Amino acid sequence: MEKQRARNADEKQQRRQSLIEATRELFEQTSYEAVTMAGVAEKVGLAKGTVFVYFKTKEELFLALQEQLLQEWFEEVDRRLAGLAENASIEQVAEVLCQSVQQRSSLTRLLAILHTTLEQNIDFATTLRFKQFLRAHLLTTGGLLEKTLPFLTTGQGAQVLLRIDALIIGLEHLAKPGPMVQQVLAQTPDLQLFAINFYQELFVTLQTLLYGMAQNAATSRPPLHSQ
Amino acid sequence: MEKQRARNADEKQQRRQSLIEATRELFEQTSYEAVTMAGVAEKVGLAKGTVFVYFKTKEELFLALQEQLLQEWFEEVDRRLAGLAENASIEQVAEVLCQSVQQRSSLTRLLAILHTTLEQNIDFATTLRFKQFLRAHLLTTGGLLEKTLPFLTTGQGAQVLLRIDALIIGLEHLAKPGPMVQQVLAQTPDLQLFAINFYQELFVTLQTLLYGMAQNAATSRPPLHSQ
Amino acid sequence: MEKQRARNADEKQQRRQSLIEATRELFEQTSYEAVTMAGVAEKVGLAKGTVFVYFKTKEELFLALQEQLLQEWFEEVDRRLAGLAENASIEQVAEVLCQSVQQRSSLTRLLAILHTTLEQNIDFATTLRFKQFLRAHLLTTGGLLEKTLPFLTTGQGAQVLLRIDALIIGLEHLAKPGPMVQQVLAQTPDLQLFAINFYQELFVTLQTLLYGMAQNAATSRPPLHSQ
Amino acid sequence: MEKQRARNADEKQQRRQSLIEATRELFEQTSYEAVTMAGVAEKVGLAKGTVFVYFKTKEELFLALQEQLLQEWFEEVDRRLAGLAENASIEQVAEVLCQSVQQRSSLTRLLAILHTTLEQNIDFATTLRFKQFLRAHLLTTGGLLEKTLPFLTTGQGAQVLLRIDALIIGLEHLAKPGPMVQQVLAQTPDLQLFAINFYQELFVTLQTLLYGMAQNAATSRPPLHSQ
DNA sequence: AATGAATGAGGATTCATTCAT
DNA sequence: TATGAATGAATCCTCATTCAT
Repeated sequence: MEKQRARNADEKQQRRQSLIEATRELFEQTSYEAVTMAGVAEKVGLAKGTVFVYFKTKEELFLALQEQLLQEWFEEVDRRLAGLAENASIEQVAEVLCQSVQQRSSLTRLLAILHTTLEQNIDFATTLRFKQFLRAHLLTTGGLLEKTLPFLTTGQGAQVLLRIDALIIGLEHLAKPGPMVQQVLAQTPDLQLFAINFYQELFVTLQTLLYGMAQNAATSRPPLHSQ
Repeated sequence: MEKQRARNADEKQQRRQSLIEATRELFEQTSYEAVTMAGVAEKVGLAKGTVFVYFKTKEELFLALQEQLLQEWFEEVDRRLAGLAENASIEQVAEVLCQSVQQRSSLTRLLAILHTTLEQNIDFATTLRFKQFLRAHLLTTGGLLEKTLPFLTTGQGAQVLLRIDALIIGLEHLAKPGPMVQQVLAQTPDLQLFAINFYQELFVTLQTLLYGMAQNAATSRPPLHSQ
Repeated sequence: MEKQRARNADEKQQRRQSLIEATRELFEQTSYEAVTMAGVAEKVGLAKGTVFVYFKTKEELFLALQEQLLQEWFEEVDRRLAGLAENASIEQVAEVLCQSVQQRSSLTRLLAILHTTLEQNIDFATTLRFKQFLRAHLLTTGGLLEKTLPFLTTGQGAQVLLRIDALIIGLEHLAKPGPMVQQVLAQTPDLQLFAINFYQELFVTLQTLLYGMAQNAATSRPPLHSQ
Repeated sequence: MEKQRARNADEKQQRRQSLIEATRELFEQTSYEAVTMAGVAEKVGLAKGTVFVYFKTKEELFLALQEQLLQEWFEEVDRRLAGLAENASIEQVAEVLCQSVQQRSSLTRLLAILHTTLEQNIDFATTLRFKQFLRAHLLTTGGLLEKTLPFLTTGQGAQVLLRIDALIIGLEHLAKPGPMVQQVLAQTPDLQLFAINFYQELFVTLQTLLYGMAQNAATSRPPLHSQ
């Protein structure tokens, strides 16, 4: 593919990008485990070792992919939230959030292993950078949410996003079972209970959650807390 | 330890149980990956191969442990729900559900990998049995929930439990980061946002979710659905 | 080669032995680095993993080989020392020690890397066993030396053997240079100084050392010590 | 640090020197394996590739360090030998030789791997130069030895030095075992036999060796030889 | 039922070295 | 002379699982 040297920073960035791209494609077709560093290298037409020049570990490579997918997602959400009226309905907001997630199966699949796997073999600096990237977007997009849904107080926007994250992770696990479970469910009408539609369940749960938050705010009850 | 042959069904069951027990203890101290079949065998005083007489795969062994942990959890929840007044508050119910989960770190840790890992290398029959076990409890305990929280319609009890499952999985991931992330969070006040208290967040989110469901019911709006 | 299972302890021992044997042959033809676990497995006709059933690490395998070579050497030395008159000459003893070493190039090559490499990736128990094996022979053979050379006091026999060990290691390094050094020496008469004959130098140095010890004893000077 | 180009021979020499210096410091704190070319480059403030402008291989770099350490050692020995009376005692000479070695742990550690490792990946010219450097010093310092210890015949001075080299290598291996062996020795009184004091053993052995040579000379026996 | 020897797949990673600029 | 991107070789070891006895 591209054999020449990446001389300047731009070209280096480009090569980084092509590695992430290759990883994305490989991951889309298979799974985290099935993607090997050698495979990525081959796909880009570089030597195995070269991948490690750009990403110190496999986890770091995937974290970069994750960051990119998140970036794209945040951008879409931001754009669409900005497009909503100042006083949009909960339903509209939930729809924006869920629809934007729906087509990003790579994103949700990675989110589901982010904390278990990706954040494992990574150095301090990279971890820090990633978390700050996340924080920035959480605050920005959270701010937009707070503007769109006035019942949200400052800080609750980010909180909602974190809860969505948790929901995505949980539902990803529940709604996308392995082949054997799928087979069992397909053959056992009794178990339809477990045939969960990821998107729909996310949408309903999120909506309900927001209703709950709205009500809490309306009844001017002090914010809920445990114990 | 126990070297003799397990002749009758009883003794076999007993041996199965001691294997699960050993697995539980090992898992409590370490992690899924760190628990090896050889380790379990040694702890029970059996030969490596013998473990496979009782559990065809490592996943099957852990699924059995999972089932047991769930059984215990359902029992506690059932007992405590039954102890609540007919018209208990959302807060009380949320407290029952969360408190019962709080001390069962093995349970939540396993739930977090159940769908990714445990349900992977398992045959049809075992999967079926497990899912039906789950379904039975979901219906039973879900029924109790519906009785306790009258605004829940038939079937919503089980639905709530599934959502709790999703929340547990998601929060388990978010709230229990690996060592490097912990270190980063500890040293970066900016990132306190990510220092999530598993129990508290579960409690608040669940409570809010139930409020939302209660409100939906109250406004007699037809059940929410997407699109 | 041998495919059947090693059932009893005897057969296991035999298999261990055949692995050591294969290692020895491979090592004789090449070098420590060039011998791979996979190569050993293949030579014996076993699967790669099987080697690790018998030896936890590559180092442990080579240590076992080392032990065997030492055992053979000690046996020869013991036999030959026992064959000498009670009052053998220093020259005779030195000859026994050197000649027995001369044809054992695998032994000396391994000795030269024993402490650097072999004793590196090995557990406590194995290390302990090896050192005690060594100690036992050092005392036995050292005792024979003391009997043969009456000027040696108790304990000096083992000491002499340790010094021989040091000499072997040092001379192995000096006398068997790599190919480039060999080439340089071959083409540069000036440097004949460095063309050391391992055996001869060992013999002379050992002999001189023993003379020195004999003299020390004769002049009834108290044993030498530093500072 | 030093970024500018080294134009003239002087500056080149200076840069070479700073690379050797950096290597020395790194090696003192760690080990040969742990010292990486990249690390050396970084320490000096140059790019990785630049190191290879000055030293074609890692071995060449360490050989240069070795040469320097030897140079310093020879200088000290020469100075101190020159300071001894014409008819110094064996003990005095042995003390000079051993004391001068004692504080040069980098030197002895490198000597112990010189022939195994350093002389491996080096071209003809460099090897030749190094060997001739060595020869010159061997003859010079050897000559001083012969003057100081009159029983040494011409050529025996250098021979003694080579034997010291062998002893250093051998004792370095014996006296400085890896961590596991250290642990085993620490916990097993039986094995004190193996707890060798490098300096003391070197001193005693060398002294004994010299006594032996003196005796040989005194009895006017023709020089020892094998067969 | 119990044993435990045998299997074998599977992949990240390091670093000295090269070479185009 | 300096750079630093690119290279690629090279291998140990774990552990779930099988199967002959």
